[in-house]
Amino acid sequence: MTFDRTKHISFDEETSSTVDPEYSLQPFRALKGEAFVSSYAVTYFKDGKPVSEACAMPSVDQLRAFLQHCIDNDLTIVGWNVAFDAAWPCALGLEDLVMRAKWLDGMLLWKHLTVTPEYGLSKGKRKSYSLKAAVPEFFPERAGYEEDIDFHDMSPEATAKRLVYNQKDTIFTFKLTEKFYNMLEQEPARLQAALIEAKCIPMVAASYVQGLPIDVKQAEKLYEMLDNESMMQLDALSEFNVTPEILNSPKQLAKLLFEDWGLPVLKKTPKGQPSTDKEVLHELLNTVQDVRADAVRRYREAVGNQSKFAEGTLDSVKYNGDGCVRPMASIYSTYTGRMTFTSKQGKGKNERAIGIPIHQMKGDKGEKLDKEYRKMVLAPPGYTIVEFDAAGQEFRWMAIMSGDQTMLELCMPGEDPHSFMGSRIVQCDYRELIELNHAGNKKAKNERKLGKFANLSFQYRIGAEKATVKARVEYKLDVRQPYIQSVKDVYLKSYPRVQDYWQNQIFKCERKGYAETLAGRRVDLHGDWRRNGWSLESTAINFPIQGVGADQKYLALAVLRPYLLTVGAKFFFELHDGIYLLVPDDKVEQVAVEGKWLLDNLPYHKAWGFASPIPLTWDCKVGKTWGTLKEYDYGSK
DNA sequence: CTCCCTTGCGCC
DNA sequence: AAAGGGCGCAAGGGAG
Repeated sequence: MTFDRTKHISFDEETSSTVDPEYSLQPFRALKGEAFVSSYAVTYFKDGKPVSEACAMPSVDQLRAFLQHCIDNDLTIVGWNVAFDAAWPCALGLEDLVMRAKWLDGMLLWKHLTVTPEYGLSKGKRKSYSLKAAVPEFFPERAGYEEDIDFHDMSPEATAKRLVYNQKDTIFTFKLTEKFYNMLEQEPARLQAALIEAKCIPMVAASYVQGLPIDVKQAEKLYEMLDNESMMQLDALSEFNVTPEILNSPKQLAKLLFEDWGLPVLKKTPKGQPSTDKEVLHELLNTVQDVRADAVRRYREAVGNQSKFAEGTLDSVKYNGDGCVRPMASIYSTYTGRMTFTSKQGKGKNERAIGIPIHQMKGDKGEKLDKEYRKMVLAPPGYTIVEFDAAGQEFRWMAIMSGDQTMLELCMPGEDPHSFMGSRIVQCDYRELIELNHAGNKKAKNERKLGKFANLSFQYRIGAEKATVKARVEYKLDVRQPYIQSVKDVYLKSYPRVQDYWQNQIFKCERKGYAETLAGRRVDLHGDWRRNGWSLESTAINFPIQGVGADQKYLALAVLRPYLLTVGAKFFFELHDGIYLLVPDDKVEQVAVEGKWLLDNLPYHKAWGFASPIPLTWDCKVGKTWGTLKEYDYGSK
């Protein structure tokens, strides 16, 4: 089934705004007519020949007719970063047609063919996957075709020139997509993984327009609370010549801590400077009992979270002007396949706060203000947030990939891997520990926490030193390195196949020159295995786990897409192993049940040729704000 | 002033 | 010899 030219049509829009040029990158502005599609172009095959057409200032009816034509004729719409193009008709009231149409993205196919880890490269130095980067590589004689295009000049001359350019984009997109499709198809699983991933394109497109409604009062309240917190810590330090300027600067803070106050240097940065990070501050409190260090840590935390989350949210709501923030999802944005979200467009003075750093938004770890953050994000009126979360995702995929019998058994119903590991560490009875935990026993709770720490930390090759820091700072466990070394030993002894998996992956990936997931997604690992051995090995180990998690998420979205249409629900956002939906209030129970059934029974075999030895289940939570989701109670229904 | 690097830290 | 992985964002500091 090579690429069928008669079943694909490439599509590209140019967009502009009469209010502000920057709005032409913000599809939701079309909701209020503050930005518009200035033209669109298509390329398709007719009687074996390519035909390109363009339409200036398309009306909503014209866009509707185009989408309807594609649906009626079973044409797949092909674009370059096409979620952006698909978002505009969503904003113009055509979301239903966008969701029903088929979409494919040449840029994403290219990525599937060529992605590498790109260790240590800053964002600007990474390979660009833009069409403007692809054309010179594959059609060198056509390089520079995009020069001198003015996107906002609506004069007849500029428009005519732009329409030609618009069509060229669709020609290149068609040719490249066909090429990449056929290359991927040489290994059908790779193409299949890419095609499943592409199913989420219209969901992501619609989510750009939907946005996340914000409880501004809550954001202001959080801002105040963090203000109070930082002021309080600053007061506590008032007699020690401390200023915000010093505390905000790692360099100045290092001088204060280690020269002025004479505290011991516990850790250095990669560049050899004395580190002032929160681990160091945490340890200065615990080892030297210096309470000033604790105040410094709390101050820095409050200030950092205030600007990043509270102030950032208020800024974004203000910029968007309609009560919503709109972090932009990026499909396959990490080399393992995961999505990322960005909250800014432009840089420097031109930086626009379109959204919030949703993948970093503080969650509830039990600290005082933790639960105030996610409460800022609301369901729109008439909707409820429904979250499906892949239960123990990385643990389960490691169990499957390693084939470790104990891990696999712990994934069966009624088992609790963290209690198991806790019981191994403190040498008590596993079932008894589960019982005590159910009864709310405090000691048992801590023992389970230790097991959880071990299960989540030692899956990869973390050393005892870093693991100790993690246990102390992140899990607030009062432990020392020799003890954590013994915990690590218990872990590796309990799941012996994990280390075998590491060795097998390293051997296999070096030989093949790539790593791959169960679904067929790959990353290229050709490189200097002598010099960069550790990094390449780590990718060989990590990629199949994190990557298949991404594949699983895309498969879940692909299955949910047609279902959500039938109940009027929408994709809201995602958090790697969690999918957040907006569900009409009166459909929540139905979606909690039917959605869970669909996700617990994803067609892994049909999609990937994979029959799971264990159940891969999803947990469900529902609520009116992101911060107040509650486990859905299946028992009482 | 802008650009880039470093440090630090939030999430999975 | 020793080394978890994957990201995006904020702020300071230095170079140009």
